[in-house]
Amino acid sequence: MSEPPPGARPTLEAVAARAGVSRATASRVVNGGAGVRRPLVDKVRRAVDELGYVPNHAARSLVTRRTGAVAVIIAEPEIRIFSDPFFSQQIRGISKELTAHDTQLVLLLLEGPGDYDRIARYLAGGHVDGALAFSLHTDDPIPAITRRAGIPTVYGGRPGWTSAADQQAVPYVDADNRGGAREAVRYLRELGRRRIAHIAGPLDQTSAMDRLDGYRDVLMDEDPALLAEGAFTEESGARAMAELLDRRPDLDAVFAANDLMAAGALRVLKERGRAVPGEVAVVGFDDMDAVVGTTAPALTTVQQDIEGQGRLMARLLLRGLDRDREGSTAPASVITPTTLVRRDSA
Amino acid sequence: MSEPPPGARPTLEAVAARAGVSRATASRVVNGGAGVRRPLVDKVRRAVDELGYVPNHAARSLVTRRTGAVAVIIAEPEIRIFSDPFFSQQIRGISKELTAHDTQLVLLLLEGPGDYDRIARYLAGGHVDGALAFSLHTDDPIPAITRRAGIPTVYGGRPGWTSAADQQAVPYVDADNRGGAREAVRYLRELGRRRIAHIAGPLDQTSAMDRLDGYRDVLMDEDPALLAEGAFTEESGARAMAELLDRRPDLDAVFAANDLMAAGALRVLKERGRAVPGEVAVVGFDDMDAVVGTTAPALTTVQQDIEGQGRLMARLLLRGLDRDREGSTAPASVITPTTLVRRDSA
DNA sequence: TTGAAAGCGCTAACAA
DNA sequence: TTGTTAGCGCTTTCAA
Repeated sequence: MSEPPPGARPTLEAVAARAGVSRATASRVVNGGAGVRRPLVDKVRRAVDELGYVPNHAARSLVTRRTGAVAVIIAEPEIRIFSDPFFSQQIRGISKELTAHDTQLVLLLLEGPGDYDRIARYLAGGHVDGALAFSLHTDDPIPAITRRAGIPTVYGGRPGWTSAADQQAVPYVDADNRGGAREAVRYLRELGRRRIAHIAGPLDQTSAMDRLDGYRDVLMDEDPALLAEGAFTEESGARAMAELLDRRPDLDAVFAANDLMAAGALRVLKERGRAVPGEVAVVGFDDMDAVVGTTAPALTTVQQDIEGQGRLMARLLLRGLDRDREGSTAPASVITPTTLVRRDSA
Repeated sequence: MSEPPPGARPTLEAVAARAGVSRATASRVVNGGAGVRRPLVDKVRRAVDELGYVPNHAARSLVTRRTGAVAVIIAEPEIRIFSDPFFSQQIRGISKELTAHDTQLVLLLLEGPGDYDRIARYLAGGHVDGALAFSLHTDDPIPAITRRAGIPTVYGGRPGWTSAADQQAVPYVDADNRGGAREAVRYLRELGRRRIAHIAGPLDQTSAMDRLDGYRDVLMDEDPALLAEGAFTEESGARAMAELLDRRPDLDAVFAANDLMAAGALRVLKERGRAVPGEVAVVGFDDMDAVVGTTAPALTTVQQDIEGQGRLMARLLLRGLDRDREGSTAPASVITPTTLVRRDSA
């Protein structure tokens, strides 16, 4: 029984030989050992250790028809989400969940429009078992592509499609943006505030739309002058706050659609000498450490579990894949809860 | 000749049958078509199109012993690099290059110390042909792991190992930090500045060390009071600037180790009423759009091509993989050039 | 230039 | 409970 040449990885055959069992039994042990008698399990395990055996992924994949990999699709315009802590947290959640299930994360960056072909080919090539995609654009081609390739896909953030063709129910994970916004505004009202302004996010994103809807749920008779649109940046929040103050100097509260814009609002409020929360109460959304930790006064905000959302996306997908084998139905969407975190700004 | 059941991907066998050739010939065509007569090539190509054939990756990988995937390893403490535009640009460069070579990017996030085992197992499992790793810590276990697994690896940023064991030459890509810093400081001196301060980055990172070295190359007799250490953040740059001003109110120039810190310095300078560049000239490093676009005055800085570095890392690795098959030597490291970009701050 | 045939390393019926 | 056997879909000698 000659040793294999160094550098060559040992095969299951080698393990079986060393343990004195058949390749099938060795395979069973490597895959959990169910239905194999104890002493044999131990023998095989020992052989695996001694040989440093690691299963050949390609061979396994060839027969199981499972790759053990999941694609994360990010559109180029979204490349900036890399610089958004929001995204990094989501990715981390995804990574954790996938890792826990021995599944790999294949990153697919769309550099330009022509890349959709590439992605389509890749997905059709059976390199991955499923896909995770983020904040799609209106009429994004991704859903059609994954559908055609037969790749189960879970979306991050409620898709905001307009075309009927893509309106089909797709599973997604999103925070309860509307409910969270409602809670924030209700809280401000309970505080006795009467002229509550809203700094909305870019209204072509569903998260911004949903938060605005939540605001309107509570303030049915909302005055248009109390509404300003920002771009989810500190700068745009400041600008929106200035506008609002000019239009309605008597406002006594602001609900910003995210923390960054709330921080911008806080800055302007301070510059204009308005006491927070004395004269104007401020509530944000997200509860991002990087922001709430630095504002003065500390920001009251609506918390959402971003990493948890990522984990959930992965879990939903993985569960769907398992069910797939059993020919069951697609997973439904999940809306994660939000919590109002009271600090000093309201 | 019955159609395959819908949903089942066509195999090479099916293509061959449809084209009326052997599987071997079909394979040749799919892989470039070298050594196959024209009419047959066309026939096979047509069959591929009609059937929508896409090669099965696992089967191919099993025989070629190539996975067509490369791992990008990121240590958890570095997870924040997601929020660093530096990283996102590098990743983009990597992604572009890999994509151009039909190679996939598998993202490996190290969540904790225990994960090194997982990574080791993964790399040893032959899931990827090579790896790309970023800014290693002192005595990082990654090099040993990749070496043991026999996975060719290229590093981003000059590794700063202290232990002799890891001192072996490993290929890396880095900007000419030292040279760039030298150029910046020389430029300030040519401007007639005599008391040139330096705001260094965290000195446990080689990029910060190298830039400091470049500064010292020019200012051999540097006064310790003119040196302050920051953390590559705007905030830390501001703090360092304040310190420096307190210690040496007469300084007339500052070279900051990155743009973010330069922005912080600019802010403090303005707060203290120092004219820039009149009284104090300021130079940064990186030339990050997000920063240089927003400072007033516009920031003079040392430009480096970050995306290009990423592309280079990937190219180096890919080239190394090809050479591997020919049993050639490992690729050498590459230092990318820097350029001083003159704007208004100096 | 083409085809026949032998595997790559593994899992999963099926038998024993 | 274990082993035997037949492929998974592809590339690659080797002959023709």
